[in-house]
Amino acid sequence: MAAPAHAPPNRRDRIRAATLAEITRTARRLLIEQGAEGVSLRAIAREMGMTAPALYRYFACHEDLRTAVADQLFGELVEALRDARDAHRDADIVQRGLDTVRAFRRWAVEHPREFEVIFGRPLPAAEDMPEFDLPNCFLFGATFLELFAEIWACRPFPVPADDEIDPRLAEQLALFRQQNGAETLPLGALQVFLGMWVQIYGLVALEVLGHLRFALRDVEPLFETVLTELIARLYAGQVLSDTAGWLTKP
Amino acid sequence: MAAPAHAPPNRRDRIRAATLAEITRTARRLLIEQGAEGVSLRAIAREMGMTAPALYRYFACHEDLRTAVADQLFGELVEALRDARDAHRDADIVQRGLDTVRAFRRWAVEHPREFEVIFGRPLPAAEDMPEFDLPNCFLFGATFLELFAEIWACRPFPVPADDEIDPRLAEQLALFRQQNGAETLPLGALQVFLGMWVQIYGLVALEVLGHLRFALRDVEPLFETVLTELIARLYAGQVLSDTAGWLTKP
DNA sequence: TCGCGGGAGTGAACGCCGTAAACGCAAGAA
DNA sequence: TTCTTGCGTTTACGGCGTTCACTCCCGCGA
Repeated sequence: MAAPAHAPPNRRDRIRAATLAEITRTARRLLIEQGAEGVSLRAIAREMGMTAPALYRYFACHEDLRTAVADQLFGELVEALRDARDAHRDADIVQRGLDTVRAFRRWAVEHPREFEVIFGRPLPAAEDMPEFDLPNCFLFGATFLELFAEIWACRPFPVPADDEIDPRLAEQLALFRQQNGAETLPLGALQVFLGMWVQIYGLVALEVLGHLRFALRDVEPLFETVLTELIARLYAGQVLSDTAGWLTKP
Repeated sequence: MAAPAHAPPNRRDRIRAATLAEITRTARRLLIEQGAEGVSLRAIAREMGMTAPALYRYFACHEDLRTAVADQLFGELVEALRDARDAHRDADIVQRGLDTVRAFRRWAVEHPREFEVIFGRPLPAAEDMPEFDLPNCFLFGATFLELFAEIWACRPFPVPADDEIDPRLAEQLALFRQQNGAETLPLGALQVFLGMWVQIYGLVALEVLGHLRFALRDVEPLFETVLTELIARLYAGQVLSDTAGWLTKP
């Protein structure tokens, strides 16, 4: 049995943790070098100088290992996002939001195989929530939601009133708001949030998965245009002195 | 050698074509029943009462077979889209466009595994265009572009002027327009087209791949809201008598 | 200090998989 | 009729996920 969580880790436990980290690290390397197909138990074990059945001491099956790798990738992505968000702590919060969104695209473009593993296939969650197997996946969503809430707090923008929202949508948004402790945000803001996320994800996924090559070779200008439109729509009518400055890239 | 294309097909050729169709049909059934992993050469052959190496008379490798299946799926999707578009030939073109977009979402929701094969993984095209291996993929894009051009022709909407578009984007849009024989459309309309496609694809992909479950269980009301916003943005300021009617679902 | 329980790792084995090569067979072409 | 050619089989190779029986040795309790 493993030691209780509050006890100091055994030597055994430390070795186990190190091996576990080496497994996911090796899997991640194989993912980059050979794509998702190359991440096989035997290949990982081979790279580590072990045999495949040994990995079953650490993961119940291949799928569990892949889930762990996916969560690790979510963790790296979250880290990249937070780095971008906190790179200019004293900048305007909208500017920091744009930096974060740009960091999302950059990470995706620079890590297409990782992006595919994370966003290109269905999330495992059947009935129960995926937060148990993919804690960093939730952190990812939380990062963007936090940022959005902060923007709303510092620079509120017009959003649809509750009774302008489709009741079937409003009901779900209310539940979502409650589950995420985002009571400061009106339902309309959550609707705007989802709409923005849809656009950003859609554009980045299309680019990385090659589904915009039929029209564009360099998606970056379209991405910047979309960002401009998003900001313009948020603050339609509100001509703020530094609105233009937000859109200058660092 | 196969008979020349203009000659009547041999008996041999007919049998070959039938077997080829049975292969992709069986592969498609396995895809539905067991997911992408279940589409193995051996499983297909087993289902057909053959042995796996026989399939190499029809496909050079497993990957080629999967590409053929993907193109078949694109074909089915295109058919569904055209059926929806032509269901009410005498209706307003905007209404027909909405019907088509709704059919896209419906097909995706009802065929999640097929959707994943088509849109959830990178397109094979490396350098040369994928139109050779995936003719129906191009038909898919063409269907939406045609529809968009028709909407533009019947009910033009304001679009950014050429000099308001990022030059790096405008250059690519001009090339795209030329390659697709869409000279009737201004560059700004193509930019709007891509922006709309990004939003529709993004929302549908997020829904089908389960990446909206963190917030919504039923995405349909958000989808309808997004459609409403798209139309409202297109025809901002133009209060047409039947605008409201467009958004009533059939 | 000793003994032992149990976790870590191995080797062999099973049944999948994609793929290659050699072969048999039947049908169309000469 | 004979010959060619295309279709399908058999056999085989290496790789895969997974199971099971087994060994080894670390670290804990007596």
